Amino acid sequence: MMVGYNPDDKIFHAVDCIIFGFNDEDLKVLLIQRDFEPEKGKWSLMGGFLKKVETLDDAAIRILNRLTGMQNIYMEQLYTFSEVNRDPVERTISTSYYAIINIEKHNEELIENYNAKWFSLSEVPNLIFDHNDMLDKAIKRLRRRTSISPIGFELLPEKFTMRQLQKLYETILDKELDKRNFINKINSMDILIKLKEKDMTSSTKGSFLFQFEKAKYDEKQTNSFYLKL
Amino acid sequence: MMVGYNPDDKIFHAVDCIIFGFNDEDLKVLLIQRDFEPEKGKWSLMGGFLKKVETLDDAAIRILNRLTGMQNIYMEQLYTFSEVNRDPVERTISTSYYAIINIEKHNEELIENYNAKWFSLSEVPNLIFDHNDMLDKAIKRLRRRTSISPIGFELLPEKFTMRQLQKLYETILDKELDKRNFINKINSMDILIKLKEKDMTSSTKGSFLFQFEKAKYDEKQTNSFYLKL
DNA sequence: TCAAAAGTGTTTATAATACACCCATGG
DNA sequence: CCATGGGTGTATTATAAACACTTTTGA
Repeated sequence: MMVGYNPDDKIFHAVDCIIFGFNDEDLKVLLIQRDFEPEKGKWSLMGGFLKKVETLDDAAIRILNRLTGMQNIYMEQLYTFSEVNRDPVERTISTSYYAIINIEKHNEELIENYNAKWFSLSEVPNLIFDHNDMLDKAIKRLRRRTSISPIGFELLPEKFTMRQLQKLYETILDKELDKRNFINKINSMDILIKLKEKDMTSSTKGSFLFQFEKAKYDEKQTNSFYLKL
Repeated sequence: MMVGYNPDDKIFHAVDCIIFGFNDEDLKVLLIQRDFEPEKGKWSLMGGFLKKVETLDDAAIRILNRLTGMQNIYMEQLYTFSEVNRDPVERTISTSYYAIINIEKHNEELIENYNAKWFSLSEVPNLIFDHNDMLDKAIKRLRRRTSISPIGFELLPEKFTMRQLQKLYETILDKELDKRNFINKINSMDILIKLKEKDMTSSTKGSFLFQFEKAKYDEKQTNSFYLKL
């Protein structure tokens, strides 16, 4: 036996996913009602144990997929929670990931199987363990990310109007934005293609649809946006 | 046995510390040369196993203290690394933490016991496992933090000159800064007290010493500095 | 014809950057 | 008396914020 590798120190490792969704109205988070112990009947984040031969990223993807049926979703590791008694059954550390998905695109059936439900951020109930802390951290991170890089298009349909995009930003940042300033800012980023089609559902006049130019977007993603002084 | 808690999935969990130091000259990182297996003789970050009854934060503090003798150090959790074969001996996940300390203040003796050495960032050798990745991530995070909040005073003596502070920022950001703009910016933050003493070692004229007003600093720390749009 | 949402530019304020000279002192 | 690092302020530019009216068309 190698020095330091003491089998008594082996512990469980879980992954919990904060799944954000958006539906033209509200920023929501997907929670499941547990039909298993511990804390059966209570609400929690969707999670699972890390397998012996699996990375955390893979586990997060697996867990998200199991609940939503979705693939190729933007996910990001958030933080690892390690309070000794956070899980009352066995010592378990949990790494949280957050994802942002389009609420329309998930698999309804799977969600029902898991007793899952979308909650507006203002209506989130008490969650098990430290899941409320995880959610708080995820919201903060999402806001920061949104302010500094053009994340969030995952939350919109492929073609969208400027007002939808603005609404999304306003919802994430929890703050009203000026219509003209917003458009100027987005245009200056030069990541959208203006289509000739209009969406006629929201007004009599109709509003132009935009699409998202992936190549340019990816450029922006890799650059650093802050780093001033 | 509770569903999901499969003892086969239990694994080791380690903590690795990226310890930054500064000595008027250079930003450095403290590495140890391993006199134990695996990878004996190679350089690595200082690390250790998480104990069964201990949080990650506590483990990070314990590990830092063991190597430097220091306490009450600013540390921050960075990221959790989980490649399946990152540790060739046993499946081990590692959470990295970074600390910034004053190079003068550590315990020389302890450092010698661990075959530890300070390396300039440009001279860091190949490290074991994924420790170079950890270091890269830490450097990025440190730069970002430095740009947006007045971190880094931990790296200076209690009383310091403006030029020392500027040098520190220049070193961390790897970028030259304008003397006057720097002073204006720092003054606008209103977190320093100008002392009547001068430091006479660096020039014939001498330069005023400053001290750091903790209360105001803490205020700034908790505010969010970015979040634009 | 009017209600409801879309679209569009300019002005002002704030923040970041660029820039050059005099000062004090020990050797 | 001069070499060395210390100290200081203003003008310019870039970015962010504030702000109001006209257009379209289905009901």
